[in-house]
Amino acid sequence: MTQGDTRSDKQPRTERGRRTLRKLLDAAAGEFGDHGFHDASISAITARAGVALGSFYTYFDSKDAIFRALVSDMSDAVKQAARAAIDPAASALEIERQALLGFLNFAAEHKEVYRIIDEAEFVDPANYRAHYETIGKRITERLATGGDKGDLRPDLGEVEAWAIRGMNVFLGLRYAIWACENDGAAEDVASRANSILKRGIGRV
Amino acid sequence: MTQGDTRSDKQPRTERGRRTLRKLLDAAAGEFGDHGFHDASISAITARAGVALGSFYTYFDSKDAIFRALVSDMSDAVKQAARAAIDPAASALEIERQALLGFLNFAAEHKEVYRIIDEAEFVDPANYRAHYETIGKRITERLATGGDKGDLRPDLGEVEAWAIRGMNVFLGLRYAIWACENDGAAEDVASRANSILKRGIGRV
DNA sequence: CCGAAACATGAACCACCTTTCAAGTTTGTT
DNA sequence: AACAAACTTGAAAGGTGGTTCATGTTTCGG
Repeated sequence: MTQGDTRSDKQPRTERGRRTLRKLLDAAAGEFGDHGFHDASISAITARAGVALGSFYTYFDSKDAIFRALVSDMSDAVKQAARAAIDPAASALEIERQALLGFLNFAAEHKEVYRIIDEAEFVDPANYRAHYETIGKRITERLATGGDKGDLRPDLGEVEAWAIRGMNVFLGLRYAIWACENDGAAEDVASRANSILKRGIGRV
Repeated sequence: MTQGDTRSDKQPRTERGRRTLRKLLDAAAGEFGDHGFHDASISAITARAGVALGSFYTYFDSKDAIFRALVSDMSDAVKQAARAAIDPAASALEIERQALLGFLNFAAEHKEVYRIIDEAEFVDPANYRAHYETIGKRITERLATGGDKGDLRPDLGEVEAWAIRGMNVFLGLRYAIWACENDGAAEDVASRANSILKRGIGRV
């Protein structure tokens, strides 16, 4: 919860308030996911939430503010899902495979999350960067750990971490968001990507 | 020029008209690049172009229309730059290195192009998809050719092509667009990425 | 040089959507 | 029960900025 500490005066103080806040957040996720930031309207959000237009401003200062709150929430959700998909005892390469597979499944289940975080590049660049830098850092750590364990090359760094992140995000876009019938299953995609990491694409 | 055939009635018929159209396109690239689609205004575009507000509608039907025209133009420019950076006689792996290096350099020189194409995911999804599907297809072809030549594994397909594209795009974002001083040079980034393709990240 | 088509102009229009506000209702505490 | 604070409401204010249009100017073929 990135905004956690500098809480505005908009924090609900009542059970009812917390319920309304949640309804607004959920409705906003739907609207932003369906229409994008620009074409989503606050009145559509409140309508979907079953709340009066004016109530929106009891909880958020602006349209930007609720978008930012959503990005923070979802960024956390993505990280948590990734963590949950990983078995820390596995080999470094296997961990990367699990991370990608977890991401593909999460993206397929929550397409709106993917879209909102992606659009944050334009609506809320600071949060977007923060999100990907956190994730980049985590992958960098995994690579270093793998190097120490002897699973991976010892010379891996930030560039390799970003390359892996890019692979994962684009595979997510193509095979989870744009998915079509004759695409392979997520397992297949994850294995193929993993085999690039394992042995490259050079002739065997 | 994707819109080439179904030309609207907005095509300039005069030298003066072609000049104005170009001024608008260039100004729009700057404004959309600086402020993003939503915060760029048509009046800012015409001001930057040194043209009256009303003239805009002599050449474009709407704000969306000029954005779409830009995406088409830039998509072509990216592909052309990629082609120019490649030596077709080189080995398959070397071709991939050159493609990435060319892309990194192009992105650094034309940050606005990167941003506009990225934002097309939300403003003009069809064109965005078309852009990446074309590029994905081209990489898939290169991989197949490399397989035939014996440079690459014979079992490479669309998944691997997308993974490579994702690597390249994210490395472009991080090291060309967000670049900071203590980042390695583009050559270094391209070589490190290429070594993932060459031998994976597994222990040597 | 003439006339028609192309092009330029910018004030005004207008639709939309964010944000405010004054008034009413619910909640929770003493 | 009573009171204050929290919350709700929806109409209307207020801006913004995309789009139109009537008028004036330039271009270019004949």
